[in-house]
Amino acid sequence: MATPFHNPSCHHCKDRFSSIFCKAEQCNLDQIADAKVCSVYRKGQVIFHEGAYPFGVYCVNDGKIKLSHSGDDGREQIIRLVKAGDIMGYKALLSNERYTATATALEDSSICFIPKDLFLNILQKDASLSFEMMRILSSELRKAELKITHLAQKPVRERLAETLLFIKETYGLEEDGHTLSVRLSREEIANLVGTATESAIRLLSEFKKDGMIELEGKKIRLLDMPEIVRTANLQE
Amino acid sequence: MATPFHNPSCHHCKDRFSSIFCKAEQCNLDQIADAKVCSVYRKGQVIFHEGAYPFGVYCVNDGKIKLSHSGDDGREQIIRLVKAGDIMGYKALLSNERYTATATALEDSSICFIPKDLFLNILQKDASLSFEMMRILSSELRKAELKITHLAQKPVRERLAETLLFIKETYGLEEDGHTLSVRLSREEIANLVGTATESAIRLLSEFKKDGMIELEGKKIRLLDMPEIVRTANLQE
DNA sequence: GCCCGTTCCTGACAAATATCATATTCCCCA
DNA sequence: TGGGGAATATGATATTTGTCAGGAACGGGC
Repeated sequence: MATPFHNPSCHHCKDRFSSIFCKAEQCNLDQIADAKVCSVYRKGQVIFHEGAYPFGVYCVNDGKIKLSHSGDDGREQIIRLVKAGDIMGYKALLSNERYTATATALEDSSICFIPKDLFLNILQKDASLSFEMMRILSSELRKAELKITHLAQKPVRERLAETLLFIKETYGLEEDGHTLSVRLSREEIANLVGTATESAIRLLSEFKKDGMIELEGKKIRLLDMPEIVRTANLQE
Repeated sequence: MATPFHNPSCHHCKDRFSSIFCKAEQCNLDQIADAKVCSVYRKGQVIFHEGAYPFGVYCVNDGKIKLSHSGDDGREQIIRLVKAGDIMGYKALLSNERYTATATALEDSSICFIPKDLFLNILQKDASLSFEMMRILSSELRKAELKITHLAQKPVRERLAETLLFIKETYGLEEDGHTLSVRLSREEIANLVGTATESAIRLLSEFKKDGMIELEGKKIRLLDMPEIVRTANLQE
């Protein structure tokens, strides 16, 4: 499946200042650098499966990953978009349960794996790391609760606009300053918004007709940011 | 507003074995017991407001509290139901932001307040407490993500049944073994489900007609649990 | 380059849900 | 113990959103 390769050093990782591990003490970082295994996953490959038992946490060295629930009727709900420097799989590890989401690479990605015991061990010893962990969890929880409110109260149109902004915040734009730098299928966008694929397609067409965005295959260019923000109707 | 009264001792708190603080080291528990202030809030009183800055965490000694977002159009979305032994307000404290939810007493409640500095301080020193904190956060996050999926994918009918089960899990039943031991308005139930009040009322009537529940004012009796579970259509 | 399966798109329709209107009941308290 | 405001209930209707169907465009592999 995944292809292991020569481990990139944590000390030179381009995300060492933004990832959670920037808070870890040096000696602990050394231990992690020694023990971790880095692998390359191709676009579409699954990193871990909903229902499986976790054996460690994953830290994204490079790439983009989606975390998704598979709903009762098989429809997927995308829960989180993961980028370089982010960790994933920590929730299952901390609550000592099975994965509740499946992680799938949105593009070719290199991902480091840190064994469970080591991670938990360091978490016990390193107060500032564990504090950072709590900060991340709190912030994810805050975002999730906001999403619940919006899902319950906002129409699809607003949620789609909000989702476009969210994708931009997460993965940023290409050099042209307009194009979202990730390629998602219409279905994936719908599963992020929480609506039917056809609805997402229809509304994207409307956004395009209104001049807010430009579509070219899976490329989405945000042309009229103020209007997108207005459409998202965010007050908070 | 709230009425302070003679502090109940943490060491005799009826929830000392189930609350997060059961994991705290004894010396830290002593410190908390010394510093905390316990107050009584009447039904309907607000413990803290969305948008305010947190000065500590609250630990519920006795009572029932709802945590809710106020959506853009003013409609409330209930995010969590809090019971004795639970803590609240930790998210804002840990991520160092303002409260994103308002806490309102659902019935007369006695609630202890633990000052920010002390709590954060102890969290730094007490690895098992902070691990427990992470466990709680992870579990809340898991629940929130499941709720997102259900909001996006399940019809109101199923979500209402699920909500009834959730209320039962949280607050339990009265001695008769059937009546939910919390009184919520129809509007509050709707705001928990994430639907219009009228829809919630209508569906509750249907559930009653189908013999699943019995309604008597704000009392809700769960008569046919298997059928409620079936209606909730939970697979996970 | 061409084929075939997949994704994308659009229209028509159906279903779910919200909204509005209006009784009716409850319950607080003067 | 009534009276009044709020909560509950229910019907009618509008709106939103999902579902189904069919065609167009795309893209990867040979």
